Amino acid sequence: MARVTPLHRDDPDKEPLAGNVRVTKQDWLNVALDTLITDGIEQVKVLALADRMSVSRSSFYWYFKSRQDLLDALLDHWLATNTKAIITAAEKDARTVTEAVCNIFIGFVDPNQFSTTLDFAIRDWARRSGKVRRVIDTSDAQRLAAITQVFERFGYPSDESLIRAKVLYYMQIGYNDADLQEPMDARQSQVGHYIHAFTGQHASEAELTAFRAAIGAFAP
Amino acid sequence: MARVTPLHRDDPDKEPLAGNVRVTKQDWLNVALDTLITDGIEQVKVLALADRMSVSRSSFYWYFKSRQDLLDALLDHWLATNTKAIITAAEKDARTVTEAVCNIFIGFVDPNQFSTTLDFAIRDWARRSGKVRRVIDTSDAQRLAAITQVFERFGYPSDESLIRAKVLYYMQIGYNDADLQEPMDARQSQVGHYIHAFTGQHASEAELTAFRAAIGAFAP
DNA sequence: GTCTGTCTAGACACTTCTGTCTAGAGGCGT
DNA sequence: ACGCCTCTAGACAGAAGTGTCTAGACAGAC
Repeated sequence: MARVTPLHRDDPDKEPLAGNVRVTKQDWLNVALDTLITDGIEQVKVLALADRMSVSRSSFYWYFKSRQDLLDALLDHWLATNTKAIITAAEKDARTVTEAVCNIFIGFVDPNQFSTTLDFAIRDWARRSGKVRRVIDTSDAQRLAAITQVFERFGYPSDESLIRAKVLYYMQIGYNDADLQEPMDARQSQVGHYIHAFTGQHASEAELTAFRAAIGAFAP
Repeated sequence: MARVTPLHRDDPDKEPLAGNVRVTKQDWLNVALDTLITDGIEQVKVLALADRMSVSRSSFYWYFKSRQDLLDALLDHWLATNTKAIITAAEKDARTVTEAVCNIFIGFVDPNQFSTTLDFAIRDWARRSGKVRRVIDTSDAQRLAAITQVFERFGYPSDESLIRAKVLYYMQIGYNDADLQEPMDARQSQVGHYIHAFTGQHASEAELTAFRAAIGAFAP
């Protein structure tokens, strides 16, 4: 009954002694999160998580009241990370629209700020849970409002700003949904076209190279 | 054990006699499709479908070899309808880019051509099935190619056409994913801004009113 | 060293799926 | 009227999931 390394342990200080079969509440959460992302919410099953950590299933009920209790914790985690990341990216100071749009792009792409895979695992989950749907709708509205304000800040009229925010935001959602396989390079080299579609303006070559450099850091 | 009306029977000629508890293979498919759309693929369970038709669960196995057999049939149905609809809409004759883009819009919105809800129920399903994922990727590529050709047909350079196709297509996917609640009217009144973002050109007032009239037919 | 509180293993009870098998109801051709 | 063919009901078996209970291992406080 050897203990395997947990998948996403963030605090190495809490690592239990070797040979110890005990796990922390955070371990359960990390494995649950990983399973949610790769296999979907309905695969987050107590037995499956326990097996993955080589621990007894009944141990779970020491940390969580029920499976639902764990799922609530996962949703809370998402709320505290992803939505906050986009809003922060949108509010970041910028001297031109292009720069601001690039900031948002980077916010979506930088894995330190935003987890794309988690985002659409949650979005997925929302389709079978009205409660999650409501949480996500609020979150989408907040993100959209933040992006809309970017355009307004640069002088776009109010109604046009909303449309541009939607084109940008929904395009990101759709991209994540349908086109994750495509290598980042393709998008990079065409980034001028994207920016023109989003802002209605042509970006300067300096802005484009700055963006390519910034985004290049996250290429696979 | 009274027989209830099936939900999506399309051929009334095959309606069994009143009081007869028998159902057709098509009945199973229709109820399965409806359940897939409203509750997701993992809720397509033999017992649930049987209950909904007030029929015995074991009757299912007369028509289908297994549950998987039914799921395959659902995927085939989607392939034969939705993807075909978008390609047809893109290939439709148009005199201006705006008109062509509007045709695609209408293709996505007209429930007689395209089922939005089915489309993203399938997309949802793809996240937990590698096989479905592959089918959907092929399908997305075909839709994207058809939309790209629209822009090329109107003189956009090849690489720019692909980008514009993606902005348009992914924005639709993202919209379906995140914003289905919003009333259609809002999008209608702002349609000029959308078209400008997609084509880079300003649509004439005549084109806009024509579009509004066309899309108005499908408003709720 | 012992006690106590923390956590885990394993057995148990219950529910909900899938799939099989068999008897038989009922329409339809002859 | 008879039998065949089509389809359904219900019993059965088995897998997989959640949640509970109890004994006990182990670490740390004292």
